[in-house]
Amino acid sequence: MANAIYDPSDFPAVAVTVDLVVFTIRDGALAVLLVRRGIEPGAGRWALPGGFVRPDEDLDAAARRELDEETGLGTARLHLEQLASYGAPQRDPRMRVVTVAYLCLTPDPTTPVAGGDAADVAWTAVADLDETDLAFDHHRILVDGLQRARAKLEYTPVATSFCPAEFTVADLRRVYEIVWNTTLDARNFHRKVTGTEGFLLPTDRTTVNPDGGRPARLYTRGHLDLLYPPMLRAHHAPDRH
Amino acid sequence: MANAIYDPSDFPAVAVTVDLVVFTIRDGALAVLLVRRGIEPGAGRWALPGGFVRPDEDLDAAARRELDEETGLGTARLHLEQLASYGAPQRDPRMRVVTVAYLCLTPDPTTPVAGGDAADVAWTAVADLDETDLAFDHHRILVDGLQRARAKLEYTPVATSFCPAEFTVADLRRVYEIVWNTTLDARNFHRKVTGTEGFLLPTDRTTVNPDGGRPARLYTRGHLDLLYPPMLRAHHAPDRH
DNA sequence: TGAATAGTGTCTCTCAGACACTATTAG
DNA sequence: CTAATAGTGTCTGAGAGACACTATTCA
Repeated sequence: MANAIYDPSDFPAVAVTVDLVVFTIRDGALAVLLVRRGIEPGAGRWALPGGFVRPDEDLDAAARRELDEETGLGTARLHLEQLASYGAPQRDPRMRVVTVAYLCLTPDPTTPVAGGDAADVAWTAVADLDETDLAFDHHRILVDGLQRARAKLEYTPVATSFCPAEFTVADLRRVYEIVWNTTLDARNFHRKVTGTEGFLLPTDRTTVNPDGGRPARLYTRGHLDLLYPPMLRAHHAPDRH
Repeated sequence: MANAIYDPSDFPAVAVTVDLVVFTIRDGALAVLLVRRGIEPGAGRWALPGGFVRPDEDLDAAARRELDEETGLGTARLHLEQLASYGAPQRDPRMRVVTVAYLCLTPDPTTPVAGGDAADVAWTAVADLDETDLAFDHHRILVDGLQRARAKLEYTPVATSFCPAEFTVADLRRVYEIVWNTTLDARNFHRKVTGTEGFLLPTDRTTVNPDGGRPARLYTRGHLDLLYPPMLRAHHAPDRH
């Protein structure tokens, strides 16, 4: 932009929106928050929640406002970060729209999705979606968000963002297993996460298991924002035998 | 954006630009490509290269075009990826400008920077810049780009993007040392990078060292796009004694 | 020859993964 | 008691870091 002249006639009308990839874990599966479109194009189709950035609003603030409007979730416990921007000229057929996508991870909300001007809002299992189910390029954004979430579980403690304020090591392990779509050795996982200083803070409380089993200690998330050494998933091709 | 009405009067005039954080290694230091602004605000100050996204141009294409215009570098050998977007309401005093920042890594160009409409263009050592040297929020963008570049050296082979087509293991090690601002054990580094299948492809040629020393084998970059296991830098606080 | 740089061998320590084993609950 | 889940101990193999040593060049 260094030498540009700022005359509105120099550039076309561009709309800037934020779109949100909001993940949670419901019924043992990774789910994403979707809204049903009420207007053309793509009326009746599902899409990511989002909306215009307002004149005096920063991008992060717009994302947070849209999230509040569409979910009614308190902003406290959830993780929100910028994902990427998408601006292909024809991604919206009506006009040029550049969207800044955000990734949000939240615990399973006990209250069903509330408020907002979106008529129909639902959590949908990511595994049940295919490329043609979402409007615009939202499937691409979703896939990028999924990849980012999977990667961040490795080297940050964001997996705790899927858990309630107090949770067990098994709860956390199930988050990893669901998001990575894999199984982990419960014993090694326990040793690893409890051994990483600052990842989890033990409380003096425990859960009760309904049909037997030793009670599990409850933890809250610690202060770390980077896991070192990281949690590992297999990146190499699995061995054939 | 699901339920929004697309009437231009619904949103303010917004300009979308791309800005580029272009890094190279010059004279043993990490350097960034800067242009000197010719117009207000910030006339005479340095800024990141960039410009408007054109009406029928995707964001990536705009970044690549700006890069070509300002540097004249062939697009072949260089790494270009989206970094993040910045849209604070007052980041440009004249109007609302949302910019999509890109990160680019390139070998040291032997030809000085060419072309473009920027009058004054220069490679500047990153270490010589401080927070007040750049216009707008460009210092923040630069810092984000630096952090991204440092992180990507860990788990991808992008360090080779700083090297010419053929390079030695020592060349590659110097890239790591400069970008991470650290020193690495040359022998362990050699064992590590040559032992990672697909990172480097050996040629049958060698360099000649001007004042003695065994010739070094030349390599080209391999096909890998993810390093596993990653290159490690110390993330923990160094031990006191 | 010596200085300089490239590259290998080897030891130790940490840690991931496999998995036997102990601990604590409900019924 | 048994079933179930939580949590520990221990071995093995891979790999990072330290660093002695060999290899190959120029002056």
